[in-house]
Amino acid sequence: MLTTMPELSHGDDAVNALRSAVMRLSRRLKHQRVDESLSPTEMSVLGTLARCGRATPGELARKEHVQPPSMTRIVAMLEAKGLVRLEPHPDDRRQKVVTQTEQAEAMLEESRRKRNAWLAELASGLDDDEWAKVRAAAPVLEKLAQL
Amino acid sequence: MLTTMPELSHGDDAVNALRSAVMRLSRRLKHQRVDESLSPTEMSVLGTLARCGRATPGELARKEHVQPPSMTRIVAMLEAKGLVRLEPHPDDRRQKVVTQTEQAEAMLEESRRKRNAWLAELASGLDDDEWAKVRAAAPVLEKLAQL
DNA sequence: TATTGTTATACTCTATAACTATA
DNA sequence: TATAGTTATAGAGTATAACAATA
Repeated sequence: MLTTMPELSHGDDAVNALRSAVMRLSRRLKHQRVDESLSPTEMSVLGTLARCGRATPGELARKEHVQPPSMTRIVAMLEAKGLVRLEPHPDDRRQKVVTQTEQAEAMLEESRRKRNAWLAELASGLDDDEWAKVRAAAPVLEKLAQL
Repeated sequence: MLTTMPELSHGDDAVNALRSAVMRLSRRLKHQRVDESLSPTEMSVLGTLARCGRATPGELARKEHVQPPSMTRIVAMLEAKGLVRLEPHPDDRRQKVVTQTEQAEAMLEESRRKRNAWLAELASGLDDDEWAKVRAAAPVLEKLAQL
């Protein structure tokens, strides 16, 4: 499972900086909601559905690292807002299949524009080299979040 | 000097990947508490004090992007746990000065070890090149969180 | 008997509004 | 009058426990 020592040498400072930055950035992102009526996790679920196409509530709960009852609430909210559809699972009548609606796709597109405007403002505080580093790391951070 | 659409050309995909990764990583970090009795923000406040040495409640509220009443609660919690001290401000009798105790320093050191062990396990899923990108970006993310 | 999803309930964290004390 | 901090209260989001339906 755990390797010997080399992994720990990846850098204490970088690790601490990463943790601190992620926690604080996430707090700011929470405040910078593109759609006031949608929580960060609800947005994240829509993003996951946009990538995966479809998923069961249980799969979504595991992907988003929330407990099943929380995902029940979130999916119910999204359905009430017309952003997802719930259909019976073809093979297993216990499960359901969640898919996003066209309305959700349109909202995600609008969200993307607003987010970019906000980040463009932050970008003015970074130089090109710094932004290049962020761009290079972004896919890795995504992978890290999924591991 | 600048390209035509400087800010927005920083990359939609990278921006979306970053937001998604930050939100999901922060959720995982919340679960990976090194000290079960301390919330993420309480930990973050201790980290800030470790860097800054001392700060007033108002300064901490601004740095952590929470409202003053929330910081009042957080500081009171930390004081009750013996992790910070509150002293009167030398120049302004309205303000207070918050400093961390030796106990907090010891706890941060212990936390660092546990965090590294956890991240070492995650690290096994990344190659050296990927980790190099994370390390390069970490300080930039910290700056981003502070802007 | 194990698993998927739900309902009911409680807890944690944070915010807003109103208040006190000092500048 | 403005500012730093506090108190009281409410809201959002999540978790745990108990339950129903299906495998």
